[in-house]
Amino acid sequence: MARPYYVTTPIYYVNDRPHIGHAYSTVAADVVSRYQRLRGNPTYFLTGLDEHGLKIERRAKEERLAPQEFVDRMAAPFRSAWEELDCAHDGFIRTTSAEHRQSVQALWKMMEDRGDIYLDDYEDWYCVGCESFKTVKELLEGNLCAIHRAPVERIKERSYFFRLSNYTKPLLDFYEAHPEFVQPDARFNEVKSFVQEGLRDLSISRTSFRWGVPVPDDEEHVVYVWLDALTNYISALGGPAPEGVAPLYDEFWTSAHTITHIVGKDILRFHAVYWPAFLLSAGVRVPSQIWAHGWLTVNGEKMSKSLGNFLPPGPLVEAFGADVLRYYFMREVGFGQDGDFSHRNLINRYNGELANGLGNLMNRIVASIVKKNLDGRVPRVGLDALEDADRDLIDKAKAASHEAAQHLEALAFHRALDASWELVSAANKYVDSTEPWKLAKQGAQQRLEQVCYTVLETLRWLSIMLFPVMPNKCNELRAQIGMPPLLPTEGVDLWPSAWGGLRPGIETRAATPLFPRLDQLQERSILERLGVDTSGSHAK
RNA sequence: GGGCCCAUAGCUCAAUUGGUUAGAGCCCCCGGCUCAUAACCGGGUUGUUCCUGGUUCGAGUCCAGGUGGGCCUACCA
Repeated sequence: MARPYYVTTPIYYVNDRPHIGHAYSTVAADVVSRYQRLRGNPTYFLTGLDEHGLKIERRAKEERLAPQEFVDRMAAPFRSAWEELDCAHDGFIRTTSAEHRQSVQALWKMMEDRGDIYLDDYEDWYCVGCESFKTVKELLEGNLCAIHRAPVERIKERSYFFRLSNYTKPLLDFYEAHPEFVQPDARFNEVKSFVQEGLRDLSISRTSFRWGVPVPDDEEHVVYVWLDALTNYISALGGPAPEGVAPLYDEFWTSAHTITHIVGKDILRFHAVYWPAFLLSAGVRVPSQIWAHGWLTVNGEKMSKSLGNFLPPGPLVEAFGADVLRYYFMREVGFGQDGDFSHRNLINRYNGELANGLGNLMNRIVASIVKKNLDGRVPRVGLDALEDADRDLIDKAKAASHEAAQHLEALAFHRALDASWELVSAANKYVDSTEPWKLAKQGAQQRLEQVCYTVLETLRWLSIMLFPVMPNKCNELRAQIGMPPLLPTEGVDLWPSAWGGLRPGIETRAATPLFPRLDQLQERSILERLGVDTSGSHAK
């Protein structure tokens, strides 16, 4: 049964250059999409760029470029960053594209037809510190902002409004009916309590700048950037459109089994409140889940302009390779929680888990035992000759595969990797306890073959289980055990479940270690090349 | 001011939703092995589960208060 899966990243504001925060979101979405493809589900992975707004207009002027020229230049580094990180998106939406602009206007009209848009003068209290309007309820006595404890001002402007106030109840009902709409749960609580306060109509047009999508039939106004930006998720698919007009939209929006928006915690409200409200108004299907992940700090410090520590992913990919960086992102921090990106931890995990754990497991069997004693071929074995130790490892493989799949479904990447590494560890223990090198010396050929097959097949399982996170390394691993690269195919579930998929007789191809261990000299030179201070307290 | 979440080993985190003696990885120490990338395997040390009180046969888990930390609290990121 086809279960179309749609996963998106936020569209990144092209005012910035790509940094590891962007990379983190994008890698997560890529892992989700690769997992879904492995399961045989039709999958669409969207990322893209938000290219409108006042800041862009200003930046372009500073650079003496037309806004379009400016965003075209800024878009290039994002495209190449995702290519370097092997984030294989199906779509790359840019909000300045003609298709997107049409979609925004189409959605606007649908909301307008519903009677949810009106033009009005708006006047309310405004906190300069917050740069936002405040309701009377939010103010402290004496008209003070609750956050800044400073007086608020009365401000008036003319704009189009969306009747968000009409959606307080529908949204709360929707949340009630979809208890996993927002993840993690704690974030969902924040969203609910925000809505429970009662929603106010939302200003959805601006006259203060021009660089945006014109409001239909009123060129004075441009569409509020968030309404513009959020529409990307359907405009990229050709929507909104009646059935039969836009095939991608029909498959991955209207009738998708799952629609997951991966977002940073800072933009949760727009996705969990405004976006579903807009869609409810327009009569369009609402996504399945909004997943708000946490922030990365860098070596314990917050990323900020003043510290100038926005790490671009490029040099890290160059130093460690895309797969290693992807692995680190997914392994180090629980998805949904804040975490730290630390060069030291990255190297520790590389050496401890990738090199010593997985890499060495493959190497000791493929490049050594099988090569020397079995002429490099996958042995022929019978399932009736299984011993307890073999059955035990097979059971562990099945348990790990099952667990990893469950965690990947739930976007609990760190737990999925945890489960996989329990299998790596079990396999290393198995090799130690069965002592294949002794079996070879004793001439216990049949037992030796059984043991080698069990480990090789375990490696085959791991090459699939880890594929969403490390596609290249997994294919390298597969090449070494004589398997072709994984080719996910719609309708075919490749996730390992049946033991014995590795064909006897095929030739393994021992090659260089998958993850060569870094010695202290190499570590230091990598860190120096990346400009990381190795003398300080972080480099213990 | 209002609300949400968190606090468990030196570090990062678990603990099947109230059930035996609170676990795992990393780090450190000791031992074994020697097929392998100075890799691997085994063993060991470390706890006032933030504090005070309460409910209960039984509390890391539930309740109250406190302390400390993070987050949300209406647009242009």
